[in-house]
Amino acid sequence: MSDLLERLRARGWRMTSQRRVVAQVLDGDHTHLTADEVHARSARLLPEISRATVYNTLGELVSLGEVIEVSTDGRAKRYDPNAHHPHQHLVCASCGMIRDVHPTGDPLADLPAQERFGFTVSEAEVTYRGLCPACA
Amino acid sequence: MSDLLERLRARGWRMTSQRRVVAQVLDGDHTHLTADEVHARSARLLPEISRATVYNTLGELVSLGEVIEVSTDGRAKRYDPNAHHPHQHLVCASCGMIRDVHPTGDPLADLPAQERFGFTVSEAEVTYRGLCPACA
DNA sequence: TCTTGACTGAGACTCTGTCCATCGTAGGAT
DNA sequence: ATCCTACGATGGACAGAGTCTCAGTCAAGA
Repeated sequence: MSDLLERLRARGWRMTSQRRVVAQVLDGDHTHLTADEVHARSARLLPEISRATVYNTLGELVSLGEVIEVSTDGRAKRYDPNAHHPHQHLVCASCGMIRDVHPTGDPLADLPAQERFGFTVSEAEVTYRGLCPACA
Repeated sequence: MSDLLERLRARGWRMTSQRRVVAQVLDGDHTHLTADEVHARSARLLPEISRATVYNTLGELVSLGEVIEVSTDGRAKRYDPNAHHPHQHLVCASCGMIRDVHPTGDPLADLPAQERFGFTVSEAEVTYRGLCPACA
């Protein structure tokens, strides 16, 4: 993640203080922040940063593949900086907490051709739901 | 689905024209409508039906277990009336279309105990993503 | 240093969903 | 068949998340 700024620069993107701050916030915390939380934390470092800029930057990071967008509950999307290690998510149905998990097996292999209906299937996302120790 | 009205009545629920219309809309179409689409289609049959009523009724159907709420993209929730047959979803990354699919294997079995972090895991939801024939 | 166009800020706007006070009516009671 | 009343419907206000617009700014190449 620390060389993210280099990768952005290599793509011809301008290196602004706002982008640096957003990258720093994501880099320092792996708790799947919402866009609004990213904005709040960024604003501590750079008070005048705007919501639009945070949304733009997050969108850029997602399309660059540096960050994964997770929407587990139909509410706010969350941003997962752990994009370089494939993993799935375990979500607490009560408090919404998310943990990264690494199941065995490949769900893509479980979808036979006749169940693909002509789709070009590229990805399988597994969300485990349950209660975390604190909520159980 | 056609005896949904009977099941609702058995629970002591009032049978209103609005509820009948919402059930009819869901019954007639298995394309995973959004709440707003359900409202639009209901309004064709019963022009004065309100958004709040559609949301309320959908919520009731979900808690009754007649309909499954699916949020695949962090935007609008979609409502899947095929609640009585366990299945997963295949989503087109371009147009958002959803198909029900029936993969082999059990993703819950793929999550070893040491990857559960004390959670009581009750459910695994798999979302396959790709491009549908029309968008490929 | 100058120039330029990509980036930012501010806020209005859209979309999705919820809440609330008030009105209407389904269905049991008579 | 008619009446009652609690449950459900209405519609408008509200809230949260995200997008868009456009004027102004500034990073980085010339």
